Formats: sequence, C-alpha cells, structure tokens
Amino acid sequence: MAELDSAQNSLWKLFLTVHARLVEQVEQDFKQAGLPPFEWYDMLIALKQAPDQKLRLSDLAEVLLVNRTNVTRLADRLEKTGLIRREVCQFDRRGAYAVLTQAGLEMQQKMWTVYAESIAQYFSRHLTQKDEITFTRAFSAMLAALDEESV
Amino acid sequence: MAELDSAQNSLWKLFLTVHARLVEQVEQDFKQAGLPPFEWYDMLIALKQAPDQKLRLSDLAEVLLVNRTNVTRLADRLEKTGLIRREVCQFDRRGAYAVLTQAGLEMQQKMWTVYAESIAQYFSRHLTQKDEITFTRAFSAMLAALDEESV
DNA sequence: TTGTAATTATTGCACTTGCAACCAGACAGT
DNA sequence: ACTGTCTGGTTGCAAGTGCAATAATTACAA
Repeated sequence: MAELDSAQNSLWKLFLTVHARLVEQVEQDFKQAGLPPFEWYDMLIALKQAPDQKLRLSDLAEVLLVNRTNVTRLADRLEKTGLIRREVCQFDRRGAYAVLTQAGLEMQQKMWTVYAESIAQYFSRHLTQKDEITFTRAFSAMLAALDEESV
Repeated sequence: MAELDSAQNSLWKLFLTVHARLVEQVEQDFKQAGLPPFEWYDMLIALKQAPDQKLRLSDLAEVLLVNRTNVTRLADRLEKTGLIRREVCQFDRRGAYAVLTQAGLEMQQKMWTVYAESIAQYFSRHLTQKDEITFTRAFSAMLAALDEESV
C-alpha cells in the first residue's frame, strides 16, 4: 500500500494538465493548417514504418492503443479519403490489412512538417539533455511495471 | 524554427504512450471499484477546494480544461445523481453555480481512496525526489510558455 | 438612454467512442 | 470430418464530445 504525499499529487495533476494543454495545442495547429486530426497521423506513420507499408488491423490497434472497434472506424475514415486501402489477408482470411497509399504517404509528410514544429516548440524546447534522460528512464519504468503486472 | 531530433521525437511518443496507458489503468481501477469515471473526480475535488464548495460553471471549465458545453453536460450528470446541485448566481443572473452536496463530498472521498493508490502505484512510485524536481520544472516551463504565447 | 457588443449557459447537430452482440474463419480434440 | 472454442473484424446502440447557433443578461460607448 503505497503512500502519496501532496507534492506527488500535485505533480500528477501537473502531468495531466500539461498533456491536455499540449495535445490541445497540437490539434489546433493541425486544424489551423487545414490538416486532419491527430489520430490520423499515428495510423499513417505506423503504416509507413511497417514492412510493405501494411499492417493487420489488430496490430494497428495494439500500436495505436485504441480498441478494435475504433481502429475499424478510423480505418474507414482514412479509406474513404483514399489515404489507405484495405487488403484481404491471404494467410488468415478473417483478417484485413490496412495499406498505405501514395496519397497517404504524402499526407503523412505534410502533417509531419506541422507536427515536428509543434513538438519542438511546445515540448522538446523545454528539455535539456539531462532532462531527456530522466524522463525516458522514469517513463520507461512506468510502462515496464504496467506490462509486468498484466502478465 | 526549432529542430527536432529523433531522440526527442521518441520521447514525445513515449510521453503520449505513458499518459494513455496510465489514464486507461486509472479508469479501469475506478470502474472495477464500481465508481464513476475519471472526470467526475475532477469536478468534485474542484468544488471541494473552492470557497463555499461552489464554483461558476465557466470557472469550472477553465479549471477542468473542458469547454463550456461539456461542463454543462458533466454538471447535468452529477446533478442527476445528486452529487452536486445548481444555484443561480445573485451578482450575475446569467450565471449558475455548481455546488457540492453532502453525497458529492462522500463520493469524492470514496474515489480518492482508490485514486491515491493508483497514482502512487503507477506513477509516483517510479520517481525519485530528484526526478520530481526535474519533472516539475520542465512541465511548468511548458505551461508558462503556452500561457505567454496566448497573451 | 439607447443601441451595440461581449459574456454565460444551454441546446441541436454531426461525429467519435466503448461495449456487447455478431459473423465468418481458424484451430484443437475427438 | 465434427464439434466446440477462440480470434479478427464489423455493426448497433448508448453515451460523450466539439462546433455553431440561441437566449438571457451584462458592459460599454455614443
């Protein structure tokens, strides 16, 4: 039974606040540039980095931290605008791939120019190299603990 | 025009991932304990800490980082279950207060026992005191920069 | 004072989300 | 092959979200 002092509680609140404000700001930057919302980028970049630029929907769900239902819907939206297309899976005929299209690749690049600038300006600019090490270590420890627990 | 190297990009992704996983976990803990969702706690604690346990809806929106529309709806839900009640504002007859009820106070306390344990276990446990100082400084700088910009 | 602008809260609408139910295909044991 | 179970993806439904429009009140300036 861990204890929680008031400084730790404040830091947790600060963490939530910073996340909310940063994400809000990034979303506004996308919108202002006439670009699609946040989550679209995640799917595009995940596909871009995958072999053959394609991934099973269930794998996408895991990577994007979104449940299957919403991956289906997100894929619907990107497919409707031509940024990805679906492809049946040979090895498992239940399954579907999402495949990055040329238009999808171009959209990813366009979004990245906006996104990179936002991340740098709102987030990275305020971190020294030492900070980055501290953050990485602490965040990794949190994730590792969550993963162990669920085993 | 700030530059963004790949380590910084990874850290940003890590930041988003950690936030998503932690919030997901906290929400599950609430649900498993048969308690209302996350956002309800924020409103309850905000009211508890306010003078006379009441706040204008617009002030709540600012504190909770939620737009006015959704504060109205969130207040609807808490009012329907008796955790808050609305009160007309004397000084500005357009306005409404949200007032914490006795049931609301008790709910806040019940949720806190679960919440405090979750924060400690998933978040604070992985931070040394030095980490806490680093986090606080960096996060505060990010917020300050956002606030300055909008002036 | 009077008219215009700004502010507070709410509502209608379109869209997104999560849960549970569902279907088709895979898989394992008999 | 036959049966029951599991898995991948989709869909219906109920609920939550953001945007734009609205009504009521206040603030202010000519």
